[in-house]
Amino acid sequence: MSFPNVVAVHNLGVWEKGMADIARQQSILDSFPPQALRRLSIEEQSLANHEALMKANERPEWVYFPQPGCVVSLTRTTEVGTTVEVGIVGFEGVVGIQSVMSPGPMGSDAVVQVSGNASRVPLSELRAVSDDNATVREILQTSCIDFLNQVSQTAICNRIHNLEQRLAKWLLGVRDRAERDSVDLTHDFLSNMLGVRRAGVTVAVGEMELDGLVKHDRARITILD
Amino acid sequence: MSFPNVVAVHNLGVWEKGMADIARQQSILDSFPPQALRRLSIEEQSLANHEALMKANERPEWVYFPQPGCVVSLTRTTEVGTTVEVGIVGFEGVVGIQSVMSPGPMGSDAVVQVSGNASRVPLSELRAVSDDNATVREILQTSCIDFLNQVSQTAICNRIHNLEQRLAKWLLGVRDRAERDSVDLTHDFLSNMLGVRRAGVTVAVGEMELDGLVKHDRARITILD
DNA sequence: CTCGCTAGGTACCAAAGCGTACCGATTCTC
DNA sequence: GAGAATCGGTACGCTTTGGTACCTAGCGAG
Repeated sequence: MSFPNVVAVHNLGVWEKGMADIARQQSILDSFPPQALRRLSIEEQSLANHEALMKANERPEWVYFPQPGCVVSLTRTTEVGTTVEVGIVGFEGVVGIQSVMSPGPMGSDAVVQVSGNASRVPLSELRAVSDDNATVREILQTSCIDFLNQVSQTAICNRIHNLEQRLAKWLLGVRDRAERDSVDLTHDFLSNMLGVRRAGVTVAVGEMELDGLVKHDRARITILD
Repeated sequence: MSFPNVVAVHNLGVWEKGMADIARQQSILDSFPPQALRRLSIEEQSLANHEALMKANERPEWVYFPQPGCVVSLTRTTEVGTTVEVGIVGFEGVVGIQSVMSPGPMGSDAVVQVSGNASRVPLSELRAVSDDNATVREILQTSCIDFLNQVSQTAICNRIHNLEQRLAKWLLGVRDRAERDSVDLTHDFLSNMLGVRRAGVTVAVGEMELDGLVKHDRARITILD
């Protein structure tokens, strides 16, 4: 299971690999070998909207494997307090992979974007298993690089795409992982994720609505196309 | 040895961890245990300016450990042909770490930014050693996360910082790794790295020069402050 | 020395986005 | 049901940046 890319998106010039071709969408935890799973105290968690799972500059106690439908955002806060999203993680990834791979603190915050369930594993346990199970390690390392590629793409989009394009890309990324076309979020929240003004989001959503790409009610956006 | 961050930069609101506190600057290859080094066919290479070391969507044959003074840029090209830098690697990192960690192809191009020497190791060898030497693995994984954090920072800067701030950050990043205050590059080249117009770079450099932060001759910029 | 190429300085207009503000509409709370 | 809080629509002026273009200075080749 690899990270999103490719699949033409409207006429906006935004591309992202589709997840449509992925036969069965499940947490990567499910692809761990049984003997590895036995060594992990996996705990089911219900994650609420906007719940903070991890904080930048701290080391988390657990890492989370979102189940299909649950989406988590990784954000970074600047010196002046602005918060911007750098990447999102759904069932295809691991929230806290940074801490599994490296002994340092997290470089970003992790916030629940779309509520849902996740499996949670103590960080230390996963690190131990990753250390002596090559299969698990390969899966985690690959997941890490997939995320790195995602963040790289975000860096570029932030540079050369306009607001409407970035909004479209963001919505599709969430849609693929949330597995539904409606997401509950306010323009204000979106503006924080995209790092723009709230009013700018309102205008961009309005334009996309005129184009028939989305529709929206109060605090909800539905993707049509 | 950890990745750049923190250290106030002029009055531009740009921060980056300083490398000034790093006692001895050397390739991370030098921190590998001897028994690991013996298993690697390390080859010294002289890297020329603008040399392409790796291409996106391909799997490299070697990975490179730049020696102090040598700097490599990782860039990504968009669907419309625009090339933008997502991160830089110097003596503190590994060019091609993505391919060591994951079996997939590179997500970016690698281009020599400041010529110099680098040690080069066959990818397959390094993967093998990383697989059964925990120390090497830890070093590489940490280096990978450091790079991920760098790219995350790039994503944010691309969103909320203006051209002059991004230019300052870029110059400092290169300076730290190149270990000299003068770098040979044209405004045109810089504009590709930063993903802006060449004329925009000219103006930004001019303003920084007025502020006494840099000076420049033809195809060269010197950092003063 | 001259031609030609490359680097860089400058300018003008248009588009995108920001800061700010105001106000209406919906929802929540008591 | 009334007041408060939240959400979102809209507007205006300003800054940054992009697109484009033209011109000059330095450098190298013949």
